[in-house]
Amino acid sequence: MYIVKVLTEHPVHSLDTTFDYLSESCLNKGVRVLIPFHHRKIIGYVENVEKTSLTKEELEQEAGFTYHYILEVIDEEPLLNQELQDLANTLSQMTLSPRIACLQAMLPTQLKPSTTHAVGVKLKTIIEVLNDGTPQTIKQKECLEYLKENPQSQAKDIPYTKGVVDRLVEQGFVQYVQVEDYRNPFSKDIMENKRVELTSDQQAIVDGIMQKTGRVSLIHGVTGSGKTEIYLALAGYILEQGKTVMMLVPEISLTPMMVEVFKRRFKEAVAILHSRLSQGEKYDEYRRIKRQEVKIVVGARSAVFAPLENIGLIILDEEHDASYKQESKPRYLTSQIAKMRASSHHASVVLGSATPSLESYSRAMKGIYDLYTLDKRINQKPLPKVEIVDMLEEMHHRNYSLFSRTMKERIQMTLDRQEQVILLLNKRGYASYVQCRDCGEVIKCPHCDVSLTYHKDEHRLKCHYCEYQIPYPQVCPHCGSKHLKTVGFGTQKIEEEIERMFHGARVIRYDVDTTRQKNGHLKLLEKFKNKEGNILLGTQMIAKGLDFEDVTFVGVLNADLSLNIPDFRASERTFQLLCQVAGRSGRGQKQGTVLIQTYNPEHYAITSAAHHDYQSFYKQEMLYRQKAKYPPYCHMVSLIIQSRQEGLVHQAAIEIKGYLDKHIQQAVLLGPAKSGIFKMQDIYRERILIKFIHSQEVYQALETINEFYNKKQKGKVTVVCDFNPYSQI
DNA sequence: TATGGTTAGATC
DNA sequence: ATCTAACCATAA
Repeated sequence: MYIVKVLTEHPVHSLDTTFDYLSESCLNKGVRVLIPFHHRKIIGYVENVEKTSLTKEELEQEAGFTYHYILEVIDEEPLLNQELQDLANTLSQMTLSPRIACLQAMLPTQLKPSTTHAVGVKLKTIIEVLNDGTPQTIKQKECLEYLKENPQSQAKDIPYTKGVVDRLVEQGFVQYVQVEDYRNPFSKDIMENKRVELTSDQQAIVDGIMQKTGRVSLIHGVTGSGKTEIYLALAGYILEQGKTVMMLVPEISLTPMMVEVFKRRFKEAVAILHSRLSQGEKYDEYRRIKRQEVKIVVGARSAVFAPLENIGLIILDEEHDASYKQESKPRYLTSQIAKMRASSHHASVVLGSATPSLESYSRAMKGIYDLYTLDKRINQKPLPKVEIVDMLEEMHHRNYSLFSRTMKERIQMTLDRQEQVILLLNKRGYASYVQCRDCGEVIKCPHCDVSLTYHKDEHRLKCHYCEYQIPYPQVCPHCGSKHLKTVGFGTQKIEEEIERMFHGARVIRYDVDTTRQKNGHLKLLEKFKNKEGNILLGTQMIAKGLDFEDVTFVGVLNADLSLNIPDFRASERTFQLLCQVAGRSGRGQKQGTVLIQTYNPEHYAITSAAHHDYQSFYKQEMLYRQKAKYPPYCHMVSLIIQSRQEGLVHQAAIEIKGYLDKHIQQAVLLGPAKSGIFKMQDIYRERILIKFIHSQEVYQALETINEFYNKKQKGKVTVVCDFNPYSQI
């Protein structure tokens, strides 16, 4: 008899404990099981198995409760190896998240310990040769010879008709067999990559990194300086050593180039993992990794948990990108996990960025990371010239439009030269909403503290924070008036305005709405590449990794929007965004230019970006971080106190603040304050920020708070701890 | 007394 | 997370 210790599928703190079940036969720890749990059948995860000589009755006598038997064992092999099982536990402790939540975050949907799974192995029918011999006809003889030389062939792939094969089956020479197949997420034909010689600068970096294993290296290379070639070369060397490589990218759908480049160079040795794959594709790619059939994994955030063995190198491209932070439980930072995995594998880590995060760059300055710099574009192409337009000045000239006079001029000139334009528009503040002309009421989401956004193509109002949406209302829900108006510039409105304003403008709008369907983004980019449009209008999404050689002008319509967000990283984000988008201009033979419209033409985030001067930005931003006590001068954790009952939130927040004040000596406490959006999905939230240097007393206090609010006194108020917070919403 | 809605308590 | 029993209020 075996006692099986099982975590249930429910990712809540109050159930973050194992329950004991019985099994006659031994099973592996780390497998999923079906268990009876409180009048239901649910999925569980086996955390441990203990042998016992006692009977069920004796065990029950001792324990004082009734044991149940495991109903079904779902997996034969453990879902995760020892390294990843240990990592799940560490992650749970680090982030104060339930263990099962960590396991679920680490596994693809099909393998998650949860009832929503639907395991689907794709099958294919192949022809297997049974006996050799002489079939009746010549055609059949040839076919049998072919099948012997090409085992595992599918009927559809061979140069013989089904009739011929069927005759062979009848005579017992061959048979059809069903075997597992993999779905292939890479639909395009894989072309051979033209190998590019590394420049001496690139080669020096590759050599430097290869010489020292187990280090973290930061490559600071301006846009277009050839970081990708360095990654490819490094990966090649690591593979030669018989080790594997993990290549992480921010949001893979936004950086299709990186996937393509790796797939081309390393072919079937590459697996891809990202959110836009279908469940089946993800499952198959995951199994290819687990079965050690691939040597390289290219993927987004969660790919850092890929079950690669023998890792030699983990690369994080666009290291500064906020999408490396997971914003739901477990709230982890990918770079931190990458470093942990690297240390268990004695592997190296490479962080790459044109605009490194202040945290990483300051670590490089301190010598914790090795720093490598590439300050020239490849082939000595000059960086684009960047100009700034003061929009206040424009207003003094009575130009209240979204486009300054210079902007209009530059766009038209570029179009006239038959070249292409990218226009960046910060979505925030550009959403259009509906307001009543009579009572002034703005139509808001009943579940969140935000106005509903008007979507013209569907003629509906949608909430951007929950699923709520309604058809465009006939009357004001507040006063019943029929006089409703839409306010604000939506990207759609701007699109129309541009087409009216410029001769020969054909706009491709690239935003969340137009890129929603599968591969929608790729289709739009393909269209732009084929010159079906000459202006690409989009939000931050267009700033990343796009490479169009005929784009010679990039316009930033309002650089300030990201500057004015109440977030200590606002300047950093603005600087990064501007540098990135500027890097899209002049990537081909022709010189590129950039124009930034702003109300803060003197702000260092904007001027430094205009001069492509990271150092200057870094110095000034570090002064601010030091003065205001923000990372990298301290660590931060944000406590989110939340409840469905509005009245309870503040009371609990005050209580928690009191506890923290008493138990934490060496930290700065801010708040509690209402979250940027107080109500979201019917949940009211307040925040307390803790800035600290030494984590121990802070962690202990948070552990206690977690224990009390999330485990014991359950339901009413819960507290989420967000270490290294990236979002203030 | 029956019925409906909310909540505390347990889950092996 | 979700089931059940227990509780309270309301209707018949």
